[in-house]
Amino acid sequence: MSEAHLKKDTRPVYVISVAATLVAAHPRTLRIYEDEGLICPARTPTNIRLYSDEDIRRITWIRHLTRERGVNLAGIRLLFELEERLGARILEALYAEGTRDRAAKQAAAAAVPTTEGAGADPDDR
Amino acid sequence: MSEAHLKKDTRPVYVISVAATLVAAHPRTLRIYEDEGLICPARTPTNIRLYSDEDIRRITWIRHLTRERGVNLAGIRLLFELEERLGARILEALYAEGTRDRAAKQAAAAAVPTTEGAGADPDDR
DNA sequence: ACCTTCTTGACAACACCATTGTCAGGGTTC
DNA sequence: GAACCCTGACAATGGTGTTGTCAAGAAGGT
Repeated sequence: MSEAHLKKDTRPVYVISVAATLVAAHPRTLRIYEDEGLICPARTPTNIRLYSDEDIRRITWIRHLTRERGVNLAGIRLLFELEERLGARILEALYAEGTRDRAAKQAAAAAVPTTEGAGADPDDR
Repeated sequence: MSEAHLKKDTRPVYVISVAATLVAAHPRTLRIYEDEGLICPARTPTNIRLYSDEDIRRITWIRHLTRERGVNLAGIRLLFELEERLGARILEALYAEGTRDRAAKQAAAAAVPTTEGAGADPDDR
């Protein structure tokens, strides 16, 4: 195993237009998430945003919670705060938990975020 | 010690107008919380809502999260869901947690719900 | 009996939020 | 030089939270 393997998910690679396409959102929306403190993408030395796979996963969670569950950004901020305080991925307890046979049905029916991209308008120009 | 001591907090005692006064909300609001599945007050044999002290505490949390933190009802539903799944009072981790000296300052400055009543319009007629 | 408070259901107003979209002026990358 | 990024602002649209009211009926206390 190579030593660059463990940090692969946190390596900043996507510019905002690519990231927006990956999560099926408007670039404007991603900037708003950042203004709200929900994400913190890396920057190039010349101030260009670069999103990592972990950023994408986080955004996918935000999208899922807002669109599928109707949670607003304040609620998501609190969720993330709780995850930090507790040092656990409490959100994953909602799906794929160990509640016997109900777990599989739950996870399948609830459209768990899987970082899949869709076709949308690419940019804000 | 009497045997009715342990369940005192869950004993239904307040009708909706009293409960609304206790949490400084409109009776209408409490019915909405119930429609949304956030609370489930007991009923008399003749269908009158009766709120326990634990119900009041729960509502006080809802009020705090919506007004002070801007969380919407969908977010609160998810929070309560998580508490059930994890079997822990994760919300209390936000305040009065054991993070050394910061705990006291946090708890004091954040207006922790304490079930205190204020003067408000009593009824919806 | 009377009057108050409770019930459900509906409708509405008001303010706020999430998301997308656009425009401007300027920097970066290829 | 064209296409993309930056910040900041403004706006439209649709949705939500809360309070408030109206109606018709049941329950409770004095």
